[in-house]
Amino acid sequence: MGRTPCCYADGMNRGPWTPEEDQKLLAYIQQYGCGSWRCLPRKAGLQRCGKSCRLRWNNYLRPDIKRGEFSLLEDRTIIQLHALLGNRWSAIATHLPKRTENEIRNYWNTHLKKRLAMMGIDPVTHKPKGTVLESANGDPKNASNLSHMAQWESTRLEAEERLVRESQLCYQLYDLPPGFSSGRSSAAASGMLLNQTTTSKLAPPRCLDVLKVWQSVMLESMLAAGNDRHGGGGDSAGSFFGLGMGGNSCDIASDQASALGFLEINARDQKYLNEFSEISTMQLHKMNLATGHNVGDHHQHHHADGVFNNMGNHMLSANSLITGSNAGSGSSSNAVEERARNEDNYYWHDIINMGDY
DNA sequence: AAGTCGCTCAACCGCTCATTG
DNA sequence: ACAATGAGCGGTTGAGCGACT
Repeated sequence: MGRTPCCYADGMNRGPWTPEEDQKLLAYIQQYGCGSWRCLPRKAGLQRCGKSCRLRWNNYLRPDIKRGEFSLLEDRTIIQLHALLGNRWSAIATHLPKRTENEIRNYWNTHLKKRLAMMGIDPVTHKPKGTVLESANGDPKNASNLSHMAQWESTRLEAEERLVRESQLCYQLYDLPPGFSSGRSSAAASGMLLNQTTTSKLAPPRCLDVLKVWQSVMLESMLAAGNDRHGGGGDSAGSFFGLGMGGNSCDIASDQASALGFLEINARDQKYLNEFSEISTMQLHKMNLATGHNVGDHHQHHHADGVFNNMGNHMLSANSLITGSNAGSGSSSNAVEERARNEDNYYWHDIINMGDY
């Protein structure tokens, strides 16, 4: 009846791990893998429960963990995925393979959530607090399309998540020791049997198609807006983590963001801006090579003053569409909101017209 | 210098779901 | 089919640390 119990409850160490314990766990996993977490501590000579060992390995000792500051793109990915998936950290972590769920969750709770809140965005719903935006073009059909798209994407994401895990597991099977047994789902995610060699074999994570679309459209619109800006365009409507910069000048973005009081531009933000600027330049170059013309021209006609109108607004609209909620108040309290709505309309119009959904 | 406060993040807890016999 | 167990997930806690008073 059931599995053979292999637990031993008493005499367990708790609290922070000592370097000696880490060393024991590392040495054991490197040599034998981690087959059964339940039995591992005893075999490794650790006075810890299996759960504690798994957590320590997954969140700290795994060789493929990337530590340190989150990059601009990681920030964006987390926010976008959170808008789509909510608090499904494991799913989100699948797309940031070098980050742990714990790390992502902590980062969200301590940084991103606060920044969103500071900007007046509800970090749970990704909607602006006290304000509501219209859906794409105010067209129920578009809203329906996007709602369907979101549902589809959510389902697809789960399947994708499984595939990523399975593919990782395949790689790991090269080093699979005897007695291996998989857990509920994520043997790979747990870093089971990973060593430096196998880690290096892992395929890069696949990105969400929706995110790709989103990012490319955002980039395009921002670049276009940036051209406008340099041509003496209008003012900004807000900055999203300093990402909403459209021009080639990071200084402009910093100034605008600071002036708006949405965030403090510190060294880290500045680094983000620089990083994003480089990425934008590279992608613009790629687009120009592919299309044979300046992609920045595409949006000129309707992005006259959209320099700093932000990803956040797009995300908010996305969410309202995804949830099927159509704010539709129609009466904006100020010009900023009005402009945000207009840009959202163009943005979602672009996405809808990309087809394939 | 001592106390307080706020922040970060490693670790734990409780629940759910998958697996096993 | 069922119960027992393993493992993963997400929420929460609290130790450690720096900034501030």
